[in-house]
Amino acid sequence: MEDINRLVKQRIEKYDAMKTEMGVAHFPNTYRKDTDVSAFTELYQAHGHDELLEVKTLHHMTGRIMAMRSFGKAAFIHFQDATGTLQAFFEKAKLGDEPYSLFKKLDIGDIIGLWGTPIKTRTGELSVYVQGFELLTKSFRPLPEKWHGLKDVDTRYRQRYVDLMVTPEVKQTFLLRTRIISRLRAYMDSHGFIEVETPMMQPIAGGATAKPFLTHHNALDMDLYLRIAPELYLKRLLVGGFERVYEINRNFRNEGLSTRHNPEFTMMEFYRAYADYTDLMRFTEDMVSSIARDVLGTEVITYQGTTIDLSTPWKRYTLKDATVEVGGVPREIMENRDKAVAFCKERGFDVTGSETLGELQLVLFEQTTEDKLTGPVFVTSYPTEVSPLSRKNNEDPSIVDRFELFIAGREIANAFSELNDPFDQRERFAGQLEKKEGPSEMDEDYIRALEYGMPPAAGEGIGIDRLIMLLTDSPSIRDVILFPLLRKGEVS
RNA sequence: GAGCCAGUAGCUCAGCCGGUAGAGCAUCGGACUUUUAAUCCGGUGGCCGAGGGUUCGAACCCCUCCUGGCUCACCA
Repeated sequence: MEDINRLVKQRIEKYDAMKTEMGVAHFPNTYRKDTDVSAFTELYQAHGHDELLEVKTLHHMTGRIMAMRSFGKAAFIHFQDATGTLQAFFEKAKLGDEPYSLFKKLDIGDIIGLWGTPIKTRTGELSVYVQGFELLTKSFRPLPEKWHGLKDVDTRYRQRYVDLMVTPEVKQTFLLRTRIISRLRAYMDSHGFIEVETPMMQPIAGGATAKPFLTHHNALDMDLYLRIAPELYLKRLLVGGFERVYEINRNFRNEGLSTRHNPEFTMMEFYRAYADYTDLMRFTEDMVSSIARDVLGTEVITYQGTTIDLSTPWKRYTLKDATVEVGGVPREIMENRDKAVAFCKERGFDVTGSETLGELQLVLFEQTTEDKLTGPVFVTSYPTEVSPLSRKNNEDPSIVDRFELFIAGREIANAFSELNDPFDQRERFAGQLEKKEGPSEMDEDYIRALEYGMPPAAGEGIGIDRLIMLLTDSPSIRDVILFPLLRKGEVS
């Protein structure tokens, strides 16, 4: 506490005085509660004033003082535990002179243990009629104002603990996050998938095209990358004989930050043998809509003012059709390389002119169509050149058996029938190396694994943070990550 | 990485055309035994993000930097 201001100093002095003059214990850890706020509320909410007068059960509770309204010889406080907020009534006549004067010295933010019986106040608010209390943890820093709360975004992210204390919606969002992920796991488990963990530190950062973070292992004197995707390891597990695997964990990408990008983000990847990408479309729509139903109680959600209906089945478009019908790009431009180049340059899209038709189609789709896909919509038939790990389509080898899922104009999932031909895979890796896209080294071991034989399979990655943004109506990815990455900065 | 916007008391915010810093809440003291942003009376509290410049004089104008937000780029 270098920046001790007068409010902090005041509280330190007050605490010292309480310990020396009033016999208050120093950060005690012996108090035990027997009732949570939510349990207390459930137990007594429905009962009337007179009924509660008959209740003699003493409830031991804990919480942080969030508000105090004090009169001469009585006072009300609101205190908060993990399950909710409750009012408590302190009375000098009940507590005695000394305990009451100790109570008067408590501050907003202090954590106390208290015991008492239920009462309904004159205004009908369920409260604890306090018989006794104990200061458990002194709070030395003042909490933000009760009415406006904590608004400063910088402080909210840097001092999330304060944000969580005083902003109920934030707490709610993160509780929802936990519930969504827990439902997701339950869904996967009940469909025969096993959860696995694969390396976060990888000698070759494969499975996606993104800049990796570099780190170093001293004892082995070996450079390692933080993974950008678990994909190649999960598929090795299909080779090994697991037929349904998934992993929910962090990926790290050394790219820019935005409302949709945090350098470390959570992704679920799963792989299913003897299935193709069309199976995964059905699987995905059922999974997401059922999680929405379980967690939010509805399949119709509102994201930033837009209503989105998640009920199945979801619309499907080829990339070309979507770009023509939703993006308004003339079909002949999507089908002719030279026209596409001219069109892109005219619109100021970032192209060099040496791109293939497939690469241009992706540019056109991303520039004109993506953010218009309120969805949910599956976009299929991606060009082969932009999909190095996907299986080629049987009828048309220029496209792959792949889809991306768009909701609210954002990519939520990416899935494809897996490429399991080791010779084709080697060629695609070689092509990437030549263009200096993706890893700087061929993952020979992955190709060797394919040479042993990987069953036909489909795999998918779902951006968990983005899914949670959607289901919690959060505008920024930082609102669904407890401690988003920020520059080193002084905390006020 | 680029552009735009913001940073004033613990918190939320005012502060006009450059004239020496304000409110509410919190805090401290006093009154008050059923309040709900309790009320009433009185007080304390500021490196105006940091550094430089212009000026008789800067929270305000100019420059640099720091931090954050939004948009764009790379990416999911």
